[in-house]
This record gives sequence, C-alpha cells and structure tokens, in this order.
Amino acid sequence: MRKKENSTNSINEANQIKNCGVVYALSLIGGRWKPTILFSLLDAKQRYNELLKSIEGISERMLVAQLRELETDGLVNRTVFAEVPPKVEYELTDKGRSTEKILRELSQWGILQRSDGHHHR
Amino acid sequence: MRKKENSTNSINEANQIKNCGVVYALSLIGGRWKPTILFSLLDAKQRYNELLKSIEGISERMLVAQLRELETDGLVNRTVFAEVPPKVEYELTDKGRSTEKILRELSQWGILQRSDGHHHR
DNA sequence: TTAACTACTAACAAAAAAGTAAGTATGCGG
DNA sequence: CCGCATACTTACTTTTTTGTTAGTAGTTAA
Repeated sequence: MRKKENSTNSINEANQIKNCGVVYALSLIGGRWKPTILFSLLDAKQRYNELLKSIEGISERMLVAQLRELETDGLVNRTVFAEVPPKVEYELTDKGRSTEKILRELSQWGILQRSDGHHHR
Repeated sequence: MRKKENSTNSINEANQIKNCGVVYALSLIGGRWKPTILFSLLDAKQRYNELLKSIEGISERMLVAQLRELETDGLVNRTVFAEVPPKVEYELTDKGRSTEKILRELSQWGILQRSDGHHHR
C-alpha cells in the first residue's frame, strides 16, 4: 500500500527529510527492526532464515519488508542463488557499512541513558 | 490515548527497547519533529511560540505533544513563569545536551548520504 | 500422493504516529 | 463588553507502521 501523496503528512515528511539530516538518516536506519538487522549484517552476510531465527520476535512479514527497504535504500545487497531450495543472501553495501560508527555510538548512548533513567512512555 | 498493553506490537517494542540500545535511543530522539526541536534548543532556551514559529510545518498539537514527551523522558526542562500572558520556557537538561554529539554525527552522515544517493520511498 | 525445504507474497487487521479544528484559561486594554 | 496575548487541551480524523494469516513456487524424498 503506497503512501498517500499530497497529504500534509506526506509533505511534512518530505520537507523534514529534505531539510534535516537527522530525520533523513533515521528514515534509513530507524524503526523497530532495522537497527537489529543492520547489527546482524555487520557481523557477517546472512541468509533470510538465519536472520529470522536470530532476531527474536520478528515476523517473516516484517523481516522481508525491512530487508526490502534496506535494499531499496542501498544499504543492503540481496543475492539470489540459482538453487533449489531457494538460497538468498543479504550483506551490507559500503553504504550499509558506513552506518557502523553511528549505530555503535547510538547504542552506547542509549545503553548509558537506559541505565541512568527511566523510560516513561 | 495510552498505548495498548499486552499486544504483540507493544511487547515487541518493549523487548527491542530493552535489548537494543539503538532502538531505545531512537525512542527518545526519533520521529518527525524531535530532532529539529532538539537542534533548536541546542542553540538557546526557547519559548513555545518561538519554537512554533521557527519550525516550519509543525502544528501546535505536534509541538506540544513532542515537548511533553521530551520532558517526560528527561531531555527537556519546562519552566512556567507566573505571568500573564503565560510565559513558558523550554531548555535542554544535561541529558538533552548529551544528545548533541549524536545528533551532529547523524546529521552529518545523513547529509552525506543524501547527496550520494536517492531516497526511494 | 504428502511432507519437507527456503524465501517469500498478498490481503487484511491492529496499533501508533501525525494531523485538523475547536475550544480553554488568565489577565490587560480599549 | 470585545479583542488581544500566550500556551495549551480536547475530540476527532487521517496516515503510516507493524502484525496476522494464508498461500505460493520449485524441487526432492518417502
């Protein structure tokens, strides 16, 4: 289901992505599952099933969708092997690898703040 | 409207926030408007109306809601002055200030990636 | 034939985020 | 009285994100 164009919502999003580097960055790496997926792929290239098994709580639907977005945004390469049963591998592109520093620092900051205070919402 | 408890959605969110520092960090600083608000407050403490005027496209509703969340999460101090007309000031706490480095690096990475590639979604 | 493997797709439903519009409160001034 | 200033609150509505469920495809083995 495509996002509706020409809504205020859509226009505001586009403007924020255009004008704020953070909002843009988070549109690439943010969300419930992407950080975890990116961290997994930092370790090693992985197959769909490996990712599915290693990320607790994620559904097939969400895994596929997030991988597709990461691929579309150029962070991930998806390689289909001509085999049966199907074999598909996902690995980070250079762009994907460039998230490493940011992800680690976000993680560090998050872990620090999490032990300092409470999450109230 | 409180978030629904005991849904898979809610449980997965709580787990990700608990187990992934990035997801936790982004729950504090992520979203359409928070990064921009945080950057504004990095410059100087500001009043509600100043923020409203300086952030293009944000509604009063969204500004209030985001400020409330930032306050609840300990990133922002809200000071009410005993005046008429009402005067309320918002400024970053130490915790809020600690986001500066991360925000600047996210911004830098985002701006770099934005000029390198296209946003496909 | 069924069952298994892998990696999805499609069609919804539920939940959350964001947006719209109207209204409130307290003084002050004309 | 009305209009103004400031900073919200309230009750919805719209849009997006996330989750659920059933199904698909191609081979292989029992």
